[in-house]
Parts: sequence; structure tokens; C-alpha cells
Amino acid sequence: MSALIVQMTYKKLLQIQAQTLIHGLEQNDYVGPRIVAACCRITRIDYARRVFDAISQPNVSVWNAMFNGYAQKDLYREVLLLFKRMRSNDVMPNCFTLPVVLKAYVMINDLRQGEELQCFSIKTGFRSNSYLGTKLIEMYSCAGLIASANKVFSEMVEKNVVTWTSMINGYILNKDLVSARRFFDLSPERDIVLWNTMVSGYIETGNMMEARSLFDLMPCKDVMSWNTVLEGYANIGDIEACERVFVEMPERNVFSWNGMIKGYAQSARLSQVLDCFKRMVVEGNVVANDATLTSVLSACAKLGALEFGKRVHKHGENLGYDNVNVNFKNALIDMYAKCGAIETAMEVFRSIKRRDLISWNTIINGLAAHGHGTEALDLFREMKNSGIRPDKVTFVGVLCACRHMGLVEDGLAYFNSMSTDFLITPQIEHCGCVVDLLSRAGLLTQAVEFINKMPVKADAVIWTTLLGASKVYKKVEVGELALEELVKLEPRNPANFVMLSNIYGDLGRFVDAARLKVAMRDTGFKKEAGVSWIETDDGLVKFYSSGEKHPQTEDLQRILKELKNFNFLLDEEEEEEPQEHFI
DNA sequence: GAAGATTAAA
Repeated sequence: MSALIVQMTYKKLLQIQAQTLIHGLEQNDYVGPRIVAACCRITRIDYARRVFDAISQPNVSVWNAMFNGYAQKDLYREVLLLFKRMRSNDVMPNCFTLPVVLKAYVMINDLRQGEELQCFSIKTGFRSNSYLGTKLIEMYSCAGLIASANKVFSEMVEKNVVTWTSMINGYILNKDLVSARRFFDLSPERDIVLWNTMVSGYIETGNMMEARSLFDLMPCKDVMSWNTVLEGYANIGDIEACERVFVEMPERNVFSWNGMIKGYAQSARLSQVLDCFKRMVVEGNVVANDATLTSVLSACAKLGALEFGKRVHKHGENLGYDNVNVNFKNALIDMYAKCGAIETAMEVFRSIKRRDLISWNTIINGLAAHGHGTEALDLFREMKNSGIRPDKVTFVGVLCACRHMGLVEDGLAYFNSMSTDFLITPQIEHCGCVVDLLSRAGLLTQAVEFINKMPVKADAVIWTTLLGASKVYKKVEVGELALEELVKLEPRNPANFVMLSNIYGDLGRFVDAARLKVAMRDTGFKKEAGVSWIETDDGLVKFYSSGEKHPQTEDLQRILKELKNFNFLLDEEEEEEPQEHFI
């Protein structure tokens, strides 16, 4: 029967279950746990629970099956609730029960209960169980109690390679790479997981050199070993090393492609992200997953590549990510919003059944950034009403919406509500928003007061905002104050002097303007005019804003016009004929 | 029955 259950489908499971009911077998000590386990794996978890509840006197194995079912779905609170019931029903846990329950305590960070369970396990004679020991080490390491973890480790009679891995991982979690390495060298057996753990430990602590030399020492490597170093290089933005590893690796899975894509994204090679994704679809023998699609969509968002993004959307739909995957949908919202397709972004948002914090943040920030301030604030209200707790990112969007609409009162009210109602400490971004809001409204004195009172130190961006506003509103004292601060923060930036000197000029204070010019010259730096440049066959060509210095300006203007028309034609064609391969 | 990975928002 258990062989049957292993390869069972949903339909078959129901048939078998019906048969067990007919014959009263669900109460059978042997059949009961297997049916529950199969339901946990195949059906919805609440159905499994109903099957469990129907068993009048479940034995310990039935309880264990249900615990494991919940744990596999990350429902740790349910594990613990059920464990309480088991204890009150006077069913004795066995050596299979304790590790899974302990894991639940680890996952919800309940150290006290975990320790109680440890005492319980010692009293009931499971002290030397290596499965339990491994979980205890993990629990203490996660809580930062590395000494307790080590105590459990050294008191364990039977240590195997999993135990050693758990201990080494504990040291890595606590950033003690020296001890981790000592235990690694001491371990009587080293399997591939242990090697990979040690390599990624070095990577996590930023020691790519050591990671690489350990990787090179590995007696055998699996695809995950290769992926680990690939991602290590991706994280530090060493794209050449990434590409070398990618070419060199003997086998590639979806994580390998995702790692390569991440590498390009990390070093801002956005069009290469798209190229790599195309290659993956065409030549990689792998299926993209939600991580792939979200990374690619994020690149589309940054590039404004709406057409490509739409195709990624289709691709994801075909793979079945559309209905269930909130990550995919969140990335879609961002992509559509950043590409200016706000309505589509809104549609996607509305189509999500279980929105998470990121869904709300993405749409609110997207709306705010595109001047749909009213809608952003409406959604913020809706978000609060539906019981989702806003975080600091939400408030960046909310304040940004107020700034766009010039809602001084509301902006200040939201800013205050952030710390009083939601216990969020304002960050520099929030403060910058408020300073900008006040500055644009011409409330410069209030802006200065705000800067003096705000919980973080003002940065150059904030002072520049104020300096700019003081030019618009001709408030020379504020401008002088801003420049004074700016000179401290970025003494090498001559643009600051130019700004204040222009203010003096506007007010006819030419002596002061000249004095500043001298001060600027004394810094030894010269403000360069804003310039764009492009590399051509003849070398670097510079373009100044609305400048006509280039000898071929007329030709350039004409070609630009033609290109615009050409692009327009291309867009139309693309609509009709989407790229092959890309479905 | 215990140990190994990636993703989206400012």
C-alpha cells in the first residue's frame, strides 16, 4: 500500500480513502498515518486535517504525520497548537515527534519553549537522538547562543556529518568564520553539503577569495557548488568572473541562469539581462521560475522596456505563474507602472487575490511617482482598512504623493502619523520628501526648522533642495545657510557656489556674487557644464544642453527625426508579430 | 524522520 501511495494521484487517493472508510481501516495503526501523510502531500492541508480529525484514537505516528504535513507547508503555529493537544490527550511523543516540534519553535523564534522541550526530551530519554541534537544546535545558533549550541554538540554521543554541518552553519550564522573553518577541518567526514556550506559561509561574510580557493579544493562539485560561486561573483558585481564560471560549469539548472541574470542586473547591464533571459528560453534546458521572471521584469522596469515586459508577462502566464504567484504579480505591477502603463499596473494589482505588503507598496509608489497622487492616497486608505500594516516604503510613496500635489498639511500629518501610529522611525528619504514639500510651497523658514528637528542628519540632497528653493523664492539667508552646510558635506562640488552666486546676482548683490566666484576658484575645482557624450568611430563626441557646437548639428537633427519615425514603425510591427521562441 | 540556493517595492 505505501508503494501505491508514493505514486498516487489525487483521484486515486480519494478512492483509496473511500475504501479505507468502508472497511473501517482509517483507525488502523498502520493505514492511518499513511493516509494522513498522503493527504498532506497531495490534497489541501485542511482536507488532511479533516481526515486526521476523523481518526478517533490517533496513535503517535498519525500525530507525527500531521505535524510533518503542517511543517512542510511552513504552518508552524498549527504544529505547536496540535502538539499542545497531543500532550493534553496524554499521547507520548516519540523520537520522530520532537525534532519537528522543535523546528516549529525554531521557526517562530520561541527559544523558551524550545528549551523546555529540550528538558522534556532529556527526561524522556531522547538525549542522544542525533536528529533532535541537530535541531537544538540550529535553534541555539539562530538565537545567537553559540555557546549553548556548542554544548549540545559536544554532549552528543553520535555525531554524523549532518550534525557537524549544523554546528558549522551555526558558527557561520554568528559570523565566526574562524571557528567554522576549524570545525570544518576537524570534521571526520565531509560530504558535498558540508563543503558547500563552508564555501557559502565565506561568501556571505564577503570573503570571495577564500570561498574561491576552497571551491577549487573540492574533491567533487555538484551544480549547487557551481551556483554558489557564480552567485558570489554576481553579488560583488564581478561580471567577468560570473561569465567565466557560467561557461565553465558542466551542468546548468534554473538557479545557474538566475545567478547569471542576477550578475548582469547587479552590475546594471540591463539589456544583457534581457539577452540572457532570451538565451535561457531558447537554449537552456530549463524552465524559468518566478525568481527568473521577477528579475527580468525588474530590468524591464528600469529600462522602460514595455514590449519586452509584456512578453515576459505572457511567458509567465503560459507557465502558470499568473494565478498563484504574488511575487510575479508584484514584479508585473512595478514593470507596468515604471513603463508608464499605470492602468495595466492597476489591473494587475486588482487581480491579486492575496496581496502582500509589497503589492501595496509597489502600486502606491508607482501611482505616486507618476503623478496619480489622489489614487495613491486612496489606495493607502484602502490598505489600512484592509488591515495591512504600512511600513517605511509605504510612507515614501505616501509622502511622495503629497509632494506632487503640494499637500503641505496632509504631508506633515502623514509624517507625524508614521512614528506615532505605526512606530516607524522616519528615514532620510521621508525627511527629504517633507523638506521638498515645504520648500516648493515657499515655506523655507519652516523647512529649516524641520531640518533642525528631524531625527536624522540632513544630507547633501536635502540642503541642495533648500538651496534651489531659496533661489526660486529669493531667500538669501536660507541660501547662505544651505551653502554653509553643503560646503561641509561636499567641499569639492562647485555647483553649490554657482547656485548661491546666482541668487546674489538675481538680487543685484554683485560684490557678494564675485566674492563667491573667488571662493569657488580657491577650492581649485571648476564647475563643468552639463554634458552628454557618445563614443563614435572618431572618438568621444560631447553634446552640451541645447548646444549647437557640433559641426554636423543639422544632419544630426534630421537623422534624429528619421529615427523617431523608424521607431514608431518598429513598434507597430512588434505588436503584430511577437518574437518566436518566446512563448 | 535531521543539513544546501535565487526573486519584486523607495
